[in-house]
Amino acid sequence: MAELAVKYNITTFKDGKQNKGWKGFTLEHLAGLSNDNKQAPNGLGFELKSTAFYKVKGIWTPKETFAITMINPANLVETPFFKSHCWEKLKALVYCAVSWNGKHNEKSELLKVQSFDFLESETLIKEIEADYEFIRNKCATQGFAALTGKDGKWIQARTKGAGHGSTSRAFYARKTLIQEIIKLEE
DNA sequence: CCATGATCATTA
DNA sequence: TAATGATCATGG
Repeated sequence: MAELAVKYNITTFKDGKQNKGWKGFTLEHLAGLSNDNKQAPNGLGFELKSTAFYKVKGIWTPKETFAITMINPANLVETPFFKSHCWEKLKALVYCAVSWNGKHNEKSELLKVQSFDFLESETLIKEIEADYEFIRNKCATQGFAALTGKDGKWIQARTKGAGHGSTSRAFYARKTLIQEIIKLEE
């Protein structure tokens, strides 16, 4: 992966700090995409995501949750789940699992790529929709600031600001959801 | 400057 | 280890 990043002129490490988005950018380049920042699927109808996995008792476990899309407070209250950016991205998700070997790891390898077809899992869709509606309702009744990462069974509204005072939020997929999307055995 | 990529830090 | 909140590099 590190070599590919160099090939595409993607900075992976700079001045003692890591570009946390390098893996994502590299994958997007591999898929022939550009690393833009539009709030829409970045492929021609699909969304590419990656997350680091590590082993717990010999079983691959997602190290982190993953960001789905930013939350626009006003937009959230007015938009039903099936018209949201969140759903637009989830339904066309192409998920990449990569290995994790510690901080500033440049040798991660691609473990598995899985496209997710939510249509095969109607129950799951309904539960995710319920989470979305819960968050949406809470935002409408208690305000955007009342949202926390504790909300939701499959998805959550965590802080995701640029960091320097400004704090916005985004939809994140919990580990349990990741496990539903991609099955990694050993 | 901000949205997007995803990881880092802290606490329990 | 897991959960939650905070942060950083990049490109437009």
